[in-house]
Amino acid sequence: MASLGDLERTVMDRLWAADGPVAAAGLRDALAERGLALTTVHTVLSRLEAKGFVEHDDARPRRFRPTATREQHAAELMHEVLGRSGDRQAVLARFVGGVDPEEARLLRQLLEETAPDAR
Amino acid sequence: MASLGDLERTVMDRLWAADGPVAAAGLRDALAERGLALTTVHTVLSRLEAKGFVEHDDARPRRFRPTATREQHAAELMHEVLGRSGDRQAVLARFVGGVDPEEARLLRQLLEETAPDAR
DNA sequence: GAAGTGGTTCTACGAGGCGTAGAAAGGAGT
DNA sequence: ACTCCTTTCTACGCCTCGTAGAACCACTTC
Repeated sequence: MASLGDLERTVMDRLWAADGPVAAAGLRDALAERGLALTTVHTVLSRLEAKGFVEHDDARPRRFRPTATREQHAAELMHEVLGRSGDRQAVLARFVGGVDPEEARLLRQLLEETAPDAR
Repeated sequence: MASLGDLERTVMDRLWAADGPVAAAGLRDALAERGLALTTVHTVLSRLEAKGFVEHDDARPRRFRPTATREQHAAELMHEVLGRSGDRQAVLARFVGGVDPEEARLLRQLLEETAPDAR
């Protein structure tokens, strides 16, 4: 999966935080701290689109939305890292060794739900 | 964590694959397909060192080794992705939804060992 | 339908990362 | 001291990314 620059990631964060498609001007306003020109936002959006992270409708002020949820994206990234690294089992072992107890409990629960009989 | 370029990653792979410290010349030979100059290998190694991925001893042909195992590295990356993304629980849910049954079983087992009483 | 007002696309530039390696400097054996 | 390999310094070209002006396009209003 293509990687994201700082601004690109920030824009994705805003898009993920929004509860519907957002126009470029909306994003510029949501990022007012950075004082970006509208064209800058557009450039970033085109690049994100080229990378497959967003898509737009053809309404007149174009509205943009992510092609995947933030969770899908993160989970895919995690799978990518896992897949790229030789010994998957060893990596998983390290990984669960590092989750806090709360999340360990959650994981166990999720695994129950996903494949209750695999034991 | 800093990210790696193509060649940088390839070098790390060789270092991880080796069972001990390796000298620059050894790496150049291990990467003979690419026909790299020795100095190129050195440049890459310095950058990897600057990023904290490798370290060298002070033997006369310097020998380089990774500062973490491949598994540690991958697991850290996974935690990084997880930590960077809002709703950790939702991400974990997506993540376990995507592991194959074999690995789900393994995960369950690992969680047993790690915190057998947390239920 | 000509003009104005925004939205969209095109083009570009500067900084920084990375692959690449020559040139220069260092050390170890003869 | 000379030679040979290693290590460090410096550099260059390409690509990505933040940034935005300039040019082009569409809808509204007179």
